[in-house]
Amino acid sequence: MNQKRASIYDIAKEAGMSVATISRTINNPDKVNIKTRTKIHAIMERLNYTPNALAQSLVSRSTKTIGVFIAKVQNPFYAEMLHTIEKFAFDNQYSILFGNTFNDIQKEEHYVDLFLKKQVDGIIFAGGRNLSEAHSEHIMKTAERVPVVLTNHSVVGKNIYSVISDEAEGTALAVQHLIDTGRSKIAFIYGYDNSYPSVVKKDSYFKTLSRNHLAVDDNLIMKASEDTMEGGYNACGALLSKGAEFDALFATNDLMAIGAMKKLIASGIQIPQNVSVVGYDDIQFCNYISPSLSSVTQNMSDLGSMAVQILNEVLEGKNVEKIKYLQPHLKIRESSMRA
Amino acid sequence: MNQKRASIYDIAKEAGMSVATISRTINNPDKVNIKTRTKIHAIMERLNYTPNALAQSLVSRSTKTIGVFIAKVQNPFYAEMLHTIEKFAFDNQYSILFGNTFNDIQKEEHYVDLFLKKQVDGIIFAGGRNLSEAHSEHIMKTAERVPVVLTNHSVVGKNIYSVISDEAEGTALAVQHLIDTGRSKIAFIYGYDNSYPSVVKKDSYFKTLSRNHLAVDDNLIMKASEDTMEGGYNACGALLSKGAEFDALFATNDLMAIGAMKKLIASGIQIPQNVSVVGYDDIQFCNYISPSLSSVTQNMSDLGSMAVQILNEVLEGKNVEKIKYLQPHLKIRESSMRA
DNA sequence: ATGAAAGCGCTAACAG
DNA sequence: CTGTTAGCGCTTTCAT
Repeated sequence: MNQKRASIYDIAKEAGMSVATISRTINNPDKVNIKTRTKIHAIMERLNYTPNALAQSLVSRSTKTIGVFIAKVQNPFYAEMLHTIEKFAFDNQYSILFGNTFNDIQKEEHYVDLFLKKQVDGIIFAGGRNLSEAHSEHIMKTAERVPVVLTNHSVVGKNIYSVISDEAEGTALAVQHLIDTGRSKIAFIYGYDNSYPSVVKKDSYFKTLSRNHLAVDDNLIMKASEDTMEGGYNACGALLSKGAEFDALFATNDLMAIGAMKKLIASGIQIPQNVSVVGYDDIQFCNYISPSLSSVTQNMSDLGSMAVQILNEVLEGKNVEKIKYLQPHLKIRESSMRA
Repeated sequence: MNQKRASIYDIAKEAGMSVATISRTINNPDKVNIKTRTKIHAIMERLNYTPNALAQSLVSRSTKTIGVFIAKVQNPFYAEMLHTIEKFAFDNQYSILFGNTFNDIQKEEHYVDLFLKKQVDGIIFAGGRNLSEAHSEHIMKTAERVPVVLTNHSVVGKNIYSVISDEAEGTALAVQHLIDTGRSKIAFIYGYDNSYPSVVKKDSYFKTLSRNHLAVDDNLIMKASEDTMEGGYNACGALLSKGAEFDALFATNDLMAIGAMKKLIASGIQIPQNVSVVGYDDIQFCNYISPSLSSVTQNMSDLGSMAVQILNEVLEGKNVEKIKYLQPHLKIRESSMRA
């Protein structure tokens, strides 16, 4: 179908030289006479030659490729992270093998095998990780082969690094802000019972309430069917239809918060007059919906870029801290203005 | 750093067999005695063996890897496409080498070289392509090496396939709908002068107006600085501040439409009472903002999945239509209800 | 400055 | 059913 690609031998024959010289003009040009070098370049041009990275990697034992797992690209938060990861990877000459895992551990394992076969230099797991024992083991097993970087999740082990933004702190900021602006019945919508971020946030929500001598009302805590706008919409609907009374709502990500807002508005509830809303992630849409949505930012670009940087340094043999922390910030917008 | 990986030779030695047998138990198990097969499997397990795909691909001349270029993952429309592409690729055993190009032709060329070196089996360009001569040539040159599939853009040439949704038709649907609901001064916001989708949509906008005997008012046509929410916000602001009068607004993608809506709302203009708004792409957010946004859907998942399917069939040597068309549909929501 | 040859890990005839 | 071996395209000593 595609004409056979020219190999280094074809170039050598055409130039009347040995393959070693061709290889050198590619990798160590200065070790080659400038005249022969230009001659060879001309031939490579003419034959439309491209080095075969497979062969190169086979001997160099490095592919300059990293595997990147994203929980769910559909969430703009992760899309943004993927973007920054890609940008920094590109700048550091890495290619990205991409996998959207949907937190499906089966799929993830399958992918890891695949990437390992393809000899990736390292793997980044970006996104809310599963808390199961099995999953931790899987990550540790992966780390036996290549360095692994996790974002917003931490597994202790050799060859495993993480960059995490302090989600307990971020949640505390959000909840405290709601309390400080006069709210006391704060609903809490979250996505998954067994994911690290959900657990951390729920715990912090409890603590912040009790620190302020507010009782926890189980009726105000609602698990969404999934951490999407639809999930948030339905969770809020469930809250409403069971007659829960709340004057504020915190959702563990912006998508769910946006979905919940839609439901509130559709139900004739005023934001923030009747219910104040805060989300998490600070995706761009927060600014552009109406009313604009208050949110906790975790500097997604930093998360992504640091993940790549860490991996890059590890691959360069540098000594790297196993865990880096990022500080979250609260962005207050219309949805949580004082009533 | 990482202990040397076991090779097929290590397995062979350990098992007291030749590498051929090992290779066979991996690729043609039935040609191997079941007893030796299980024995070998045990050893592979024990030595934590993974076949090296580089070596395999070097001889098989196929990597089962495709390169995927996305214009901008940050746009949920493309994120969704990436997702479906990934899903279908996964189902067909392909891995994805991912590049976010931002329509930067330099970066794209660099990436294409890289992917070609890595011997991808094919390349998908997803997203609004550049109209320049140089760019078409680049695609054609790429297609000399591997099959290429374009979404929503078409370049005629050997080894180039495209799946395009009829954006002229989609735009006509939107504009006609605005006219049919009593609007006559329809503002038009678009992103780039030299991108295929923009050109097609603008042209269709003109035609639909004139088909309805409506005059084109240059004052109502506004180019955004970029095809984002911010771009739409600012473009709408520019329209407003120069005193343009319009009772409807069509933006060539949802992000810009959402940005424009935000500006309208911030300016005290009622949607749809004063200005009716329609976007393009039908991203999920359309349903969850308030008021919900009417939009033209082009079945992003179909676009993505068909792209992979086409590539897959081409790679399997099947005969495939060079161009497939998809039919767009208009989704009417609150933002363009009759005033 | 250049060449010969071994080896990276694997597959696929060909032989037995 | 199993082994031998050439070769995939490239890099890298070791000579010259």
